[in-house]
Amino acid sequence: MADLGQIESATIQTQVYQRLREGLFDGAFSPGQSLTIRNLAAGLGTSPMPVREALQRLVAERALVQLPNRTFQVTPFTTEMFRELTRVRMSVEGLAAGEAARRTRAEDVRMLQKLNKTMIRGIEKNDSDAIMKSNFRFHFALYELAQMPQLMDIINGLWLRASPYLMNAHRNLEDPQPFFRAGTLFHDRLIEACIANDHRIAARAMAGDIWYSARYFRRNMELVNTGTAKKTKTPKQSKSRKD
Amino acid sequence: MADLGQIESATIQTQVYQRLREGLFDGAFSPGQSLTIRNLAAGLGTSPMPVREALQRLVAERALVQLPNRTFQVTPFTTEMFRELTRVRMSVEGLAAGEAARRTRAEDVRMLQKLNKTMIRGIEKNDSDAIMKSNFRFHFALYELAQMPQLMDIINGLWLRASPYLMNAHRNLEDPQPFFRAGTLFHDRLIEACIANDHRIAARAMAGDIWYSARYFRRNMELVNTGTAKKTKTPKQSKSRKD
DNA sequence: AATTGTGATCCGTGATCACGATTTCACAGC
DNA sequence: GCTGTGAAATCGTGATCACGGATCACAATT
Repeated sequence: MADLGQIESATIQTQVYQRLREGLFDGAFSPGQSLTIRNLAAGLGTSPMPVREALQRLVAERALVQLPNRTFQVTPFTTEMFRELTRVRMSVEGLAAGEAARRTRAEDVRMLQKLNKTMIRGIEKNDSDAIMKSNFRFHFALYELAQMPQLMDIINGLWLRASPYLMNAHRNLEDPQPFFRAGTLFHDRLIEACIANDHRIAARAMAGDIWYSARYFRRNMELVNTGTAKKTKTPKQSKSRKD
Repeated sequence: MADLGQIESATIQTQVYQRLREGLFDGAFSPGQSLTIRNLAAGLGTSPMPVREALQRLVAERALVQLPNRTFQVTPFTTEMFRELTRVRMSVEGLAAGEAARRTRAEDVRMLQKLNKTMIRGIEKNDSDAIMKSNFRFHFALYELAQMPQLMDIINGLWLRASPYLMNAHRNLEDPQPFFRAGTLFHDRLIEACIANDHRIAARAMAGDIWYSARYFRRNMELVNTGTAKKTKTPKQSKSRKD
């Protein structure tokens, strides 16, 4: 029997989920922004049903939250949450980097070097979106080497939660170049650790990368939670506070 | 304004989710067991809709999987998966234990000691279910001390995935006493580390606890995947293989 | 006797509708 | 000018139904 490849029929629900996920990763939504089923369904040209399920899936992944009012919104960002997230990322992604370093082969090193070069080129062109995308690619290519799908899953969730904040914060940086350049230096150390197959150094370098970028943002936390609405009608952030 | 607590109106969907989650934690389902929306809905006395959403939420948490046939089943257990899970747990729960040790106060120590004593009492009575439940309580009471909700979330997911396997495996042990007793010894070391507020020792003891129990089960992996059906009609595992 | 085609049955998906709760806004009362 | 009331709009939830795909049993065929 000839191998014709697989037929894949993506459900609408999955497609909606993917789109929303991309939007979160790309910073198309801001932390705290509220989403409604009907508006999204209208915008995507489907019935509310698949949208409903996609939103609930994102809630399960903690990318969205559902208030007691049962409204959906992008998980708001708080300072404490960011500190904890950083802490967890240093540990979890450090583990992934260490395991990746153990398994790195020559061709993997070349790939990582190429990805880091792409990031440097983005810095020279001062294209923030391209930089962040290549940074993303570098990290996940590295984690992929660890061949730990469950760990990968956790990391995916961590990035998904952090992205709406980070993406919007980066856009508000006036001079992001030194910040990003420091990232590429950590990446160089990571690559060296992979060449030496030294998991301890790799884990330490990864933790350093995360720590450095976190320290930077902890000082500029107010950069965030600015733009609110984008796809649904403006929630028009009320100043009154529940009590 | 006095704090009167919250009014909570649980949706049916949430109730279904909770019930299924408890069932997974208690080992009421076996890895690989398949679940259907309509059967569960009939059993719970609701319409298929809330069940559908509860199942999809569990899929998002990787407690269930959805095959290309779009059938739901409890995430099957494989040896590689178990090894990776153990690895991740040692790191993540080690971090939680370390942070908990940093924050432990005198009253917390008393609580942990009491929980461990409850577990020892269960061992003396040879009540496996009670032992596992008190082991669960001890671990999560400790993690709670770390005050890291996101880390807690990850750990919850890890336990949720491991429970269907572990619960059913434990029930098939002929002489579980020495196994469980070793666990209480690690717990003693954890408590000592908490008294000393030594996060390094705590993390190491937690990793040891996980590693020891994992080593035990890696040798008896065949204990698992025995009972298949329980709530839905028997899937009647076909021997024919797709090609 | 082994295999293939066929029909019945079951399952997940998605659309539609009804219901209850919440929010919003305008207007009347203090 | 502020508060409270009430109507209208909007939202999430859950029930029901139709549809396509998958599975299984049985019968016809090779």
